[in-house]
Order: sequence, then structure tokens, then C-alpha cells
Amino acid sequence: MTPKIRILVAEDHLVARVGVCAILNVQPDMEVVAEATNGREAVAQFRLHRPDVTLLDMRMPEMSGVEAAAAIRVEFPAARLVALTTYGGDGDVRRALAAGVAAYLTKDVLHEELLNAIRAVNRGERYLPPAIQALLDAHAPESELSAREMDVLRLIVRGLANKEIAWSLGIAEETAKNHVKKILFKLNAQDRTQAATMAIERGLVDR
Amino acid sequence: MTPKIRILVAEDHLVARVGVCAILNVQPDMEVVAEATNGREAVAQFRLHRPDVTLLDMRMPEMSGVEAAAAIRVEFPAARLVALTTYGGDGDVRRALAAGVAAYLTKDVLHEELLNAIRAVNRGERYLPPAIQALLDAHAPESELSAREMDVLRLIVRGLANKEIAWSLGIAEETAKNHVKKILFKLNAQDRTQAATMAIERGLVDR
DNA sequence: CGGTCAATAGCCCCTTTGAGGTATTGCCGC
DNA sequence: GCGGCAATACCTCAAAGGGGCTATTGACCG
Repeated sequence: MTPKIRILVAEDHLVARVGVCAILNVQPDMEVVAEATNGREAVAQFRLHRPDVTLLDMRMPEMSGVEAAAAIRVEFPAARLVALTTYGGDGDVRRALAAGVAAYLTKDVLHEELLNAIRAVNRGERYLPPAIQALLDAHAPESELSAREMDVLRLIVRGLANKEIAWSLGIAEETAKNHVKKILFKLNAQDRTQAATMAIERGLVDR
Repeated sequence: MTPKIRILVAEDHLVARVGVCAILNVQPDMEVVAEATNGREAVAQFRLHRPDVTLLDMRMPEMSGVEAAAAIRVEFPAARLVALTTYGGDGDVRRALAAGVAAYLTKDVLHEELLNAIRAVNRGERYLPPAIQALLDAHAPESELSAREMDVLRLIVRGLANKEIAWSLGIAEETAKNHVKKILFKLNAQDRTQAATMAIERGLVDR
């Protein structure tokens, strides 16, 4: 008999955590060896149990799933991580992939796809559902924002005016205006309001 | 022996649905008599089983939980409904209460609170967690937007300019500007961008 | 019944802000 | 040394926001 895939489940929502464990524990080739309810715990449990595959919710208290993924991969570069999250704009997905997850599933995932993804990741493969791949393809990476532009975008989303953005970042208003111009161009937005709603919907900014 | 509370679970996310059922079915005084994966199914299953309590996710495909709740309450005014949803701004909560739910729980609910809420609703009581109640208290109802103002707000969120809003609603640009002014005042927003992000975060607009 | 209030719609004025265009400087990394 | 990024500056025109003012409708109240 082949050994079971040893799984760590990190998920703050009780109902989802119970559901995932219930689904996985009845599989003949899987067993949940530990659970965590926030990112900090997830890192600690990983150290303790060295699971084959780790399921990580991306939005958790104390430490986000993205931070937890990055922290785990620093310590254990071979760690095999699966993001399992409520919703993903392409920004969320890109951040998760950059943090080292090998699969990105949304919570409306079907039974078979969840199991297939875990098995694929356990074999060392990547797994992205077609809908998620399409999200990434829909937005050209050449239009990604620079670090400074992201700073400005976050302030736009908070509703700050150019003058306030400039003051907040310690730069001239004209400079802030230029960043805004580039952001509108790169996001293909008509104005700052559209940029703000797009940023929220695409998960470009943390909330 | 007292009869068990007969429960319908309407939830599109597989993992949450399995989790809720697993938690409730081990309770001595509860049993899940039916499940639904969208709002349309929820209404149909309600007709079939007439459950004592119905758990409804608010965001589901085909027909939202809010619509399903309203549809069920029209047909069965005594129906006892519990909203169980990922996140609620005060707008989401108010819409759900208006649709006739007796409790509003977010998915980070703890074990005991979930069970207490179901038992309270089954007794015919209302149940709002303190955090949700605080959300409602934080925004005075006298600053609620009129139907027309909501129309305009939705278009603001889509990034339309005053001129485009006017064209879209078949009114003069000056009238649109007046609605925008009132919206900014009522939401206590500095400008349309802040109004748009507040509307999204407070769940005032459907997405 | 008349009075009042809220919602909707429209108009004018005036100031500030936003958006688009173009240009220059300095820094850093390849 | 070239390209990308950050920062600064100047200009122009359109758009947004704030103020006041009017008018019609329908609901609700004394």
C-alpha cells in the first residue's frame, strides 16, 4: 500500500475547515495531519508536521495566507502549497503564485477538482483551473504597476485627492499626478474612480 | 424525546456545505433534511421539505440568497431563515433583514454561536452577533439613499462621469450632479471615488 | 382640507481638481 | 550608455464639487 498524502489545512472559517477535512479524510490516499486557523499557526504546524501538501486560505487573521506561504517557502523551499480562497482577482492570484503556491483554487471548487489539484501538487506539478488561467491571460504582465504606482493606487482607493497623495508620500503634487496618469493608462481606466473600483475587483490592493 | 430541528442548507461552496452539514448532523437536536447549491434550488427544496430553519448563503449563482429569502417569505411568511455568508457590510445585512432573515452570521462564526443562532431562530427569536449589530448602529438610517440615488451610486461605482450618468438615466447632467452631491453628503464622502469604494466596502451595491 | 416634507428634476455661478500632453533631470541596473 | 523608474515642472481644457434657488409630485399629518 502506498503511503497516504499527509495534508495540513490552514483555514480560519470553521465551516470550511470542517468541510475540507471531512472531504479529504474519507479519501483512501489522503489524511489531514494538522489544522491551523491563521497564518502564524500554519507556519508553526508546518514545522512540526512537514506535510506533503498544505492547503492555505489566503485571507486569515494574524498573518495572511500569502505571508504564511512565503514564510514556509523560505524555510522549506520544496514545500507544496495549494491556495484555497473565496475569491481571486488576478492580483490575488499573482501575489499567491509569487509567494510560491503551486495551485490556486476558489472555494466554489468541485469535489474532483479539489482532489485532482492536491494529487497533482503532491506529484510536484502545478495546477491552475482554466478560469484562473484565463484571468491571468486577460491582463498583460507588461502593464503591471511599479512599487511607487502601487503606493499611489492604494491612496486613490482610499479616496485621497492628488494633493493629499502628494502630501502623504512627501512628493510634489505634479509628481503624484504623473503617477496617477500612468496608473490610468496601465489599468486602461477612464478616471481615478474606475481605477479604484478595478483595483478592488482585481484584487490589486489589500483590504 | 423532543423532535429534531429540521434544517435546509443552501450554500454553493462545496467545502462550506459539507462543513455545515457535518457540524449540524452530529448535534442531538438537529438534522439536515435537504441541501441546495443555489437560490432557485433553495426555494424548491423549501417547498418540498418545509424545514424548521433554513441556512442561506447570500451570494449564490442563478438566484441570490437575498432573492431566495424574499421568495420563500412571500410563500411561507413564517419561514425561519438564517443568513450565513462570507462577509457583510451594513448594506448586505440591511438587505438580508429586509428580505426576512432572522439571523445574520458571517462564516468566521464559531461553533457555539452557529448552534445558538439556529436554536434561537427555531424558537422564533432574532439573532444578530454584536459585531453585526455594531455595523448597523455605525450608520444612521436617516442617511439612507433614495432609490434614485442608489441608481446613480451604482453608475458612479462603474466609473461613469456625470455626463454619462445623465445620459444613461435619461436626465439632465445638472440633475445627475445634484444626485451626486446628495450621495456625497449622505455617505459623508469627500468625492465620488471615496463614495465608490465606501459603497463597495459597505456592500451598498450588488457586484 | 391645507401644510409640510421628501424625492426628483432642473438651472446658474464659481472655484478647485482632474486628465492629457510634453519635457527635463537624476538614479539604478544590465 | 541605454531603458525603465521616480521626480519635477508647465500648459490647457474638461470635469467635478459646492453654493444657492425653483418647481412638481405624492405621501403623510394635524
